[in-house]
Amino acid sequence: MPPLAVAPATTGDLEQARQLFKALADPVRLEVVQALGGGERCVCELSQGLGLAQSRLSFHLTVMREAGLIEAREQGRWVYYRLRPAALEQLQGWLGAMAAGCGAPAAACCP
Amino acid sequence: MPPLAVAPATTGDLEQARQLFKALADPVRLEVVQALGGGERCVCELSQGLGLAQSRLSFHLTVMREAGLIEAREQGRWVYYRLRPAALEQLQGWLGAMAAGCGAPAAACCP
DNA sequence: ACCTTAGATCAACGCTGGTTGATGCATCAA
DNA sequence: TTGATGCATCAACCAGCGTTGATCTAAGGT
Repeated sequence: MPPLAVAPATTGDLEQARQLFKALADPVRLEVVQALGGGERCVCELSQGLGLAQSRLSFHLTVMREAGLIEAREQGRWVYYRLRPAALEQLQGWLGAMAAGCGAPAAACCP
Repeated sequence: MPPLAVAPATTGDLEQARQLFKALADPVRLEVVQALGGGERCVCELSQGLGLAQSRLSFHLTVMREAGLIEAREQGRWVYYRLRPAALEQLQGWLGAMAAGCGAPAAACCP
């Protein structure tokens, strides 16, 4: 096995993590997440509160939902979005695992 | 003040977080991070271990370095890269803050 | 001094991702 | 039923990102 290969069991998780990171790699989406960090919000609240065009906001909400970062709850005419804590914890866990071992010194690669 | 406005003190941090998330939102870079999660590595190790063309790897290392996710140490002819734990902790902290308050129920937005 | 090797950088190309305005589809009110 | 509202979706456009191959610089070895 090549020395730096990714453990097979985690390759799927890695792709999942990538989708979540990508969902967080946009200023509009970060502000939405920050707003949802205060609790569930309906789309019209987010649109007004953040000053975003309806179409633009809807696009970003879809991206985040498909990544598994948020989930929707429909109630009559309105749709409420909230963060999925499991997604946040998954990323925290992965980051923690990276931080745990990253202090190891380098083996002299080609002396 | 608009109801969902971002606290002013955190807007700079938000941009920093966005750069870090973007640096993590690529499959090649995620694998590099995973490799660096095991400790410091030199470029030639990463290139061979992950099977990446030199130019391609160098591009991604530059992206990650400019985002503050990794840092370099030059030694003679070789360059060693390592993760910056502070960056990982910053993201963990932000994610934790989001997770902490996201369970609040929605105020009926427009009843 | 010469050659080799590690790594960064550049220019050109292709492709993915975000924005905008319009349209579609429900739900609620009158 | 008709009209209005909340939200999703679509098509078209533009910009930014990643890949590739070539070139450049510096450090070692001989």
